[in-house]
Amino acid sequence: MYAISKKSKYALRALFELARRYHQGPVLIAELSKHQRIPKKFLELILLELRNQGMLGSKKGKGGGYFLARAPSTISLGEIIRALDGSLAPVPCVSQTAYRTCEECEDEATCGIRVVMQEVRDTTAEILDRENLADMLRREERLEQRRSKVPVYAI
Amino acid sequence: MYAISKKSKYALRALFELARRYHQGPVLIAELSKHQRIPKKFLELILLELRNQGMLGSKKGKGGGYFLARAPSTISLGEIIRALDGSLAPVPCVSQTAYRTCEECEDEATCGIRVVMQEVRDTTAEILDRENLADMLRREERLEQRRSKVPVYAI
DNA sequence: ATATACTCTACTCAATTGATAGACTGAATA
DNA sequence: TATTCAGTCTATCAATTGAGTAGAGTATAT
Repeated sequence: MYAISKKSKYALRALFELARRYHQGPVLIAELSKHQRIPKKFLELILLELRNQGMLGSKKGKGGGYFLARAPSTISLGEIIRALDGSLAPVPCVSQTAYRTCEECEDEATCGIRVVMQEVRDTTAEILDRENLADMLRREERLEQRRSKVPVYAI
Repeated sequence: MYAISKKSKYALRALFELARRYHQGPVLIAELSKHQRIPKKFLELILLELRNQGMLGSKKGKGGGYFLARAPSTISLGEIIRALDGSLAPVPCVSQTAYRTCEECEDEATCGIRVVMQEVRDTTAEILDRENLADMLRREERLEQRRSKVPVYAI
């Protein structure tokens, strides 16, 4: 159907790292770029955008870098994706944050597509707004533990 | 986040009409184009694609046109969208029909994004695969009836 | 034979996405 | 206060995708 943009995916990875290092003070773009394998210049734009929206803080000069402006548990995946891609909705006419009428649509009130897509949007938003950065860290830790317990027979 | 393409949206509308007229024999592209306000040449491509995938049948020459190859109740919205847009998944690594590894991803097994996006994909697919053309006709009828009962005070 | 109506390939055009370049600004510190 | 560090910002670019158009070709009914 569609996909979240690389921008959002990059942002999620970068913010995971910022969440993991929440108590370490500012983190360099260069480090995030290297660890998460994100083109540095592109990452700059992404972080800047999130900073200008208030989700991140930054500090210039030596000892500077980026950091989460709020606690990891208060930043949801939905908020991050919306911040960069604008909306979670599969069609603009069911978006909460970026509503636009579908120009080909004669009458929204009787549009069956709309009703179904509304349901898709709602369940999607429910999932993505429920999951926050702190959850994700825990989740990834669990996955890594489980993984390391699985015996690997291949050489 | 993303949106279904106009192609899919046009297809849904056109197929709704084909479902509504399921027992009337072939329907002209020109009629579908006019009724659903879809650019004719663009609609040709869409219907052709769906025909080549076996969802539609067609007949050339006088008395020709397009028709559903199967009963409306056996064609789901998910199938239509997948046929044209390729996938319902928000990231390629959780797509059932168009799986592709995310090149920036180091390890799928421990990727938290993947787990959450899998859930998004599953609930989306559950909704769209459950809804079929016959359901949609009933749904739109209900909506129209409800609408016509609402008193309209505007002139 | 002719008109009808789908079939198919090839374009075109605009918008979006992903990415890069380089000058600029503010902070730290030697 | 000069230097270095590191984020800020604007501009630009290339590639891809999405939407739409053109026109010749083919099958069918009458």
